[in-house]
Amino acid sequence: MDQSAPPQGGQSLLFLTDEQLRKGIEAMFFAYRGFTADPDRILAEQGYGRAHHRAIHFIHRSPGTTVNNLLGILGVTKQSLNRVLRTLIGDDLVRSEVGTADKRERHLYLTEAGAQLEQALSDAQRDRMRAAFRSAGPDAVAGFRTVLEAMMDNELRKHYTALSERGKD
Amino acid sequence: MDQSAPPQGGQSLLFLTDEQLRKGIEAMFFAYRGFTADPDRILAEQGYGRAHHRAIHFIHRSPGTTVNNLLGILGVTKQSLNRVLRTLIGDDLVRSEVGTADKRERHLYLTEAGAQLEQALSDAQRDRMRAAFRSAGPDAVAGFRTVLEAMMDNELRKHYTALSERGKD
DNA sequence: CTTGGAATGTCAACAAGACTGACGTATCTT
DNA sequence: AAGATACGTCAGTCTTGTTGACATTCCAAG
Repeated sequence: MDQSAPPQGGQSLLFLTDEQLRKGIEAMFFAYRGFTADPDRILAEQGYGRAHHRAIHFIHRSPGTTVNNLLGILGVTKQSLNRVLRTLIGDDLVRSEVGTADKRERHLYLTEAGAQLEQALSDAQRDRMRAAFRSAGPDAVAGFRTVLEAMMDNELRKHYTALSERGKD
Repeated sequence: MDQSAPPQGGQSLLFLTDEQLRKGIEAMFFAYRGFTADPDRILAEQGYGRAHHRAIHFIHRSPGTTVNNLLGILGVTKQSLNRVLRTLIGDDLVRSEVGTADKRERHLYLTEAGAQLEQALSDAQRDRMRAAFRSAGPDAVAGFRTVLEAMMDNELRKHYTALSERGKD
């Protein structure tokens, strides 16, 4: 499997050897640990976990989103998400409003305190990302995003691009 | 923070705006889900989890590695790793040998069956990585790795590069 | 209009996998 | 001989995922 003599098809495919792929796999593993390390520290101080961070992040991104919508993005069961939301609502970080059009839906918003925590988590995570981006340079960053997007499941890529299009860029 | 007019320092720093950083963050989140999705399916069939995959992966990478070394790479407690290793050894996927030089150490190896599972997991994960790499192209892949490496904790980067240097490339 | 199905969300119980803390054993090192 | 190191284990807790059961609400077919 891609282990034989380098096949040349106009351009070198050396970057597709098993060895290169393994490096990519391990890079993802180690980098993801770094990616979550800083927010994790802040969360631990407050008695929260990564699941809370994810909920807070996407509620911040899409204020007024429904539980169901969040479920699609996060890819967990509604029961799992509900536990997290319950504590966040109980701690007054998230506000849940019954839908006006459809009363079955709950629309989610960050409270003042929730927005504050989101800011702290986001700052920490962005600091590391910024340092990595800066040291790697714009071309590397473009490649980084291209590869990550190609690695996503189709279903998830839809969520990703939908969120991206809401941004200014 | 980086929200005002684009600061120009010789070259554009537009790739360091909060919006770009947020996209990078969300790309990491969604891509990591894809990254683990395929092996997760195989693991679930056999009653294993991601923790087993990680152990198997790094034992495969460094046959004869010790428990302590694995702890450093995986960044979990020995109790946590031990639970995983116990089941893997019990199911005859991993073999543990008392060290010859230092009899306190246990050297870990994959058995035939273990190597087979590793192959299946690795194939699944590489298939997706290969597809992503191929569609993104060599330059993007280089950037991908550069950014990921910059995102790692220093401690973890040591493990990463140590493993990489054992590869043929 | 009513009734039944689908959608949304909540509560309860359980499992995996991480953690801390304490302890025991064997072995190495000084 | 004493202390440090490597490993394993028991016990208990926490986060976060899972299923199953259930309440509420909406909508569409009769």
